[in-house]
Amino acid sequence: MRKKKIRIKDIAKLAGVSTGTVDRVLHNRGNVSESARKAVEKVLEQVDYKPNIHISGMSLKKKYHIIITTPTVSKGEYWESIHTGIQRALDEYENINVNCLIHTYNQYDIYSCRETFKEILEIPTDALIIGPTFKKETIYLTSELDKKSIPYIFVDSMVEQTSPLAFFSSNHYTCGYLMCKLVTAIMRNPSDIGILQAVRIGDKSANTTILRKNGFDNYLKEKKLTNRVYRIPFSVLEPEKNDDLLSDFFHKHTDIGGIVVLNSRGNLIANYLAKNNINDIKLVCIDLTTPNIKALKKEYIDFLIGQNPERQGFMAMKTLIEFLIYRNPIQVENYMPLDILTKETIDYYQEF
Amino acid sequence: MRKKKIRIKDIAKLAGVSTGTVDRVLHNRGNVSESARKAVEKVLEQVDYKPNIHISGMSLKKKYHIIITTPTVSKGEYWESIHTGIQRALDEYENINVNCLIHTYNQYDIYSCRETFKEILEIPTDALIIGPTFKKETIYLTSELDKKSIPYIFVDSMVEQTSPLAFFSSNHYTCGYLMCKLVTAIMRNPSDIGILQAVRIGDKSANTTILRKNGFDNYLKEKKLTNRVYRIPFSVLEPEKNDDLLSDFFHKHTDIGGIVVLNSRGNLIANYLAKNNINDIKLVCIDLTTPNIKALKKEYIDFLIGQNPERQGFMAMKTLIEFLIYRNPIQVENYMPLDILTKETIDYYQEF
DNA sequence: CTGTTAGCGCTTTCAT
DNA sequence: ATGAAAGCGCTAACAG
Repeated sequence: MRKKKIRIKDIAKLAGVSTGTVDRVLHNRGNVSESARKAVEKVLEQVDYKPNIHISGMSLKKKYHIIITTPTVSKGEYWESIHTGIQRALDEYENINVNCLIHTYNQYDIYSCRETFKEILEIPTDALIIGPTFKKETIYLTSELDKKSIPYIFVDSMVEQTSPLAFFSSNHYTCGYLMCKLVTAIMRNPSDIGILQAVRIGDKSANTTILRKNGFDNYLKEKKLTNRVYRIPFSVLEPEKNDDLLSDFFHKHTDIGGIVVLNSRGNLIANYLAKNNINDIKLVCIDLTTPNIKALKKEYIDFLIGQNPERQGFMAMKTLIEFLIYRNPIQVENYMPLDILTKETIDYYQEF
Repeated sequence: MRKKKIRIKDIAKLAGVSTGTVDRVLHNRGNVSESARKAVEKVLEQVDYKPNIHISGMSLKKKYHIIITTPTVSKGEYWESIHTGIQRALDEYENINVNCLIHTYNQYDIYSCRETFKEILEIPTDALIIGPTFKKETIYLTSELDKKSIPYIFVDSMVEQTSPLAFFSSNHYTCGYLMCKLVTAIMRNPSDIGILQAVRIGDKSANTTILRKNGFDNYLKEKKLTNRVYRIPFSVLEPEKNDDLLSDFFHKHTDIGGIVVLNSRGNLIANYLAKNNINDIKLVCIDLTTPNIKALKKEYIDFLIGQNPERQGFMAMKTLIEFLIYRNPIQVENYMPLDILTKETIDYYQEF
């Protein structure tokens, strides 16, 4: 038999004050005498009080304003899942009155990012959820927020030289390391490896694919593997050129046994292999976008890595809400699970 | 801007009745005139009313009794996770007054199972969560429950010829299929495969490892793979004999390239390989038991499959509670995700 | 059969 | 600065 739940009323009685005073202490609302505060805090140390957030929400009048800024959302892609997760948290905490403003920017256009961040800084808000892309711009944004003591949480990745409440992301280094392990485990050996990594023009700073590439390289090094690695040319901005680029690549390199795609566009390679009836090249990709899932189901992709974007968004919003209401301490580093999906498991997959 | 949440009070006003009557209709409590019921039901069709279970729970006086019966729980093993998941659901729904009785049986002793099920049938209860092992006994138990109209939910596996409210389990066939795919993808080829599958003495009926074996066999067949498969002798009841049995096996079969363990005792093989410095045999196992996780981290196990037992337990209890309170329709078939874990991903793994 | 009312744990408001 | 009381959405108990 576990002991009876303790309520505010119980604390009030134990401390010899009223429930109103306990509430004021719990939420640091002020207007409490030194002596009353001490009495309550003493009781709080002794009992295990856990407020019920759903009941709190029921009587909470305050409206919280939260700004969400991420790269533009496309249907069936990575960032959409992050937003879905955020929405799920809002649904779960339906009793809490939160107003969300969503401000997205073009992740391939640094000016769009600057513009958006500038706008955001004009808007009064209680907190932010940030999906960062450009390092310098993000550091600028957060330094301004720090000045105003506005809390923020990162999703997708952490940015150095910032001090977020928390971040929820996968470990990109480990992810690249894993992808290399998987492709080398299943491809015929010895043979060459193709790697696809889009480099953001005009932004050489560390981003997620660079971290993944580090992991990839280190796996080869650690295991003393001598496969040659060739970078696959590829253009995000002029997609119509990609077919020719790929064609060129495969004519130049005839002993490719496996390919790793370090960004979410794995389906481009999958489509090429499918169209050209290439069956002896193993393919490991990342992110459960609609086209990637389709390619996985047809087994053009052998392993697909999931970063749990929905969970990232969910946890970010949940953490934020709980912080805003109770100001409880928060763990800063939060790495999400890396899911390995295959044709067999994808149908049963569900982030929650 | 999403539209305002609808409350019982709103429904009452729209239907021209009191909140009490709406509540009576919603919960089928009777004592409602035909006309009042119709009026309320008409409104319910038009609006999207979603009760808040946490608030419901707050005023609910009824105490629900739920019996949980599973194989005996050992620390760090599969069934413990199922119980952990059940407990998590109870924590999340802390406002609901549920009383759990746990009755476990020895999964290797059919008499223990019979005894336990007999006891259970004497106890009045609102519902059960059943982790089945012996087919006939389970069918007997559930047929008695059916007579009394007591609802039950399965975890771990479904039993044919029963009519549960729902079941939460992995797809064991797919699981075996996947394990075969993984081991053949990473082992040197051609070579032989060792397979470990404990057969329960005196119980030849379909159980989870048999389903997995079917999946395993079918993968080989579908892919027209000609690896020879040898069954590894192994004793659950006399574990001290296993070392000799394994030693025998590996002396008899010198070209084993991969091993699949269809039950949760993969660590036994892992330990043997470790102790004898065997590094060229790939190992694919199931269940995130403490020893299996340890073996995975040391890379004696190459792939470990997770069946999400915690989620199974959580979903079972959550579903049951919601059913008991709202009698809402429930999806019967619920296959949990099959997680593929490696040394790299295990540290980030968390079922929730 | 039905409406009214009290009360669940919590926050807010309003006197004091 | 503090306690008392009202109210959030829901269910239970009661009076008619």
